[in-house]
Amino acid sequence: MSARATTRPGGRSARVQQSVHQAVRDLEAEAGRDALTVPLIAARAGVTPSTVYRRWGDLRELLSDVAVERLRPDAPPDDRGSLRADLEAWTVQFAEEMSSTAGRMYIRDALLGDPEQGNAARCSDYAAEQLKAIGVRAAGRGEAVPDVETLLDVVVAPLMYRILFRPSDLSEAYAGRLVAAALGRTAPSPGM
Amino acid sequence: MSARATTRPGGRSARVQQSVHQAVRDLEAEAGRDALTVPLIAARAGVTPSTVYRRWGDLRELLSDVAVERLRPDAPPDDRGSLRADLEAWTVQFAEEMSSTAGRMYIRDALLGDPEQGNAARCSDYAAEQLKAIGVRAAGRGEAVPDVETLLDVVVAPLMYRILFRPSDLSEAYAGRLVAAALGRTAPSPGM
DNA sequence: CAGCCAGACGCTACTTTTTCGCGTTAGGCT
DNA sequence: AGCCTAACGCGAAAAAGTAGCGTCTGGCTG
Repeated sequence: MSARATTRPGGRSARVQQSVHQAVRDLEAEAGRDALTVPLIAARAGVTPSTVYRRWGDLRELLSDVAVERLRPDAPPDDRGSLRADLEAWTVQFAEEMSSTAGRMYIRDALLGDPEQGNAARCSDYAAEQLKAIGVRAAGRGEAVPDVETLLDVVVAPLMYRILFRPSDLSEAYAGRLVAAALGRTAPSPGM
Repeated sequence: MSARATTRPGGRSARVQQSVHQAVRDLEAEAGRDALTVPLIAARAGVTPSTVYRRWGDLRELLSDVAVERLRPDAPPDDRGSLRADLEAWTVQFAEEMSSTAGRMYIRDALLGDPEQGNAARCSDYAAEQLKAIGVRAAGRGEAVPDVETLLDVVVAPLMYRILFRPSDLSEAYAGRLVAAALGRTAPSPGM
């Protein structure tokens, strides 16, 4: 039941949501993730704690909402001229972002405070959208395009699994191997 | 820094840990996961809340420890006579257990309350051990054995990814497809 | 355009949880 | 057997979270 843009931008609800989200980001940067509490955030946002509790239920759900926003890709994937190059670039970047300390925190927060798993699903949708965009572009070039579901299984899932369950096991080479496995071993991309 | 068997069995610490863990399991069964609080658990376990806070830090870490225990496999994987059959049986069972409501809760708890990710790594180790056992058995039969790391990537990771990020997307057929992909498309197991 | 109405917020009092300091006890070790 | 450290119990204080009630915003109807 995480709260989201339920009213028009400009309304009071929207203002409250925005200032609370901003307060979370500010305090996280200033005091660190572990120092966050609902009363602290509420004070910074200029609202009363009860408002936060009513809207988000608890700190975890609020952090989950904020984390999902931060995980949203801000641009379509780079165009490197070929499916393989696009996929390799995207995968390496994705792996780097997600396996960073901050990235791992966001993923955990997003998964964590989210009984209905709506936020988790959104994270997956973000990745799927990016992969889809890469696929559409490749199809425009006349390339054979792997299924998005397959890419999620073969590229995204192993990365996430290692990030979540085996924090030490990650490297750029590994990301490259996943892409190679997804596309078949035929000729590794030039430039890599 | 999750607390674990730091002292010998029989010592006071061990008794406290055991009674607290048992209290968690009991209360979870009686009152449900959401009703759990530290004071409640402490009372049930016959210790003071401060003991729990000192030892586990907070409720999430305690639940994480308990969850990992429950995720530990209690028996080696079934022997069905061939690598493919063993792998299929194990995968289907694993998927069922992990995607159940209870299983998902345990996974989330285990991942969640664990800053250093030690418990998460242990979950992965459990799966790796089971796969390893299947592999050793297959090698004894003279079969070619896929790498455990590969199996984690191709079978376990996609299952976990879907369980965590896409709660609706799971079926037994999907589990079977993952195994087929891991072993190559050569002849699906009879009996399936 | 005025006025109504539902939803959201602020405030306050109250309950529960969490922290902290200090004295005590268990159990490992020489 | 006796010491020494780590862990526990207890109680007070601080912090977080809950609940009720009045107020206000802003969308909607007439």
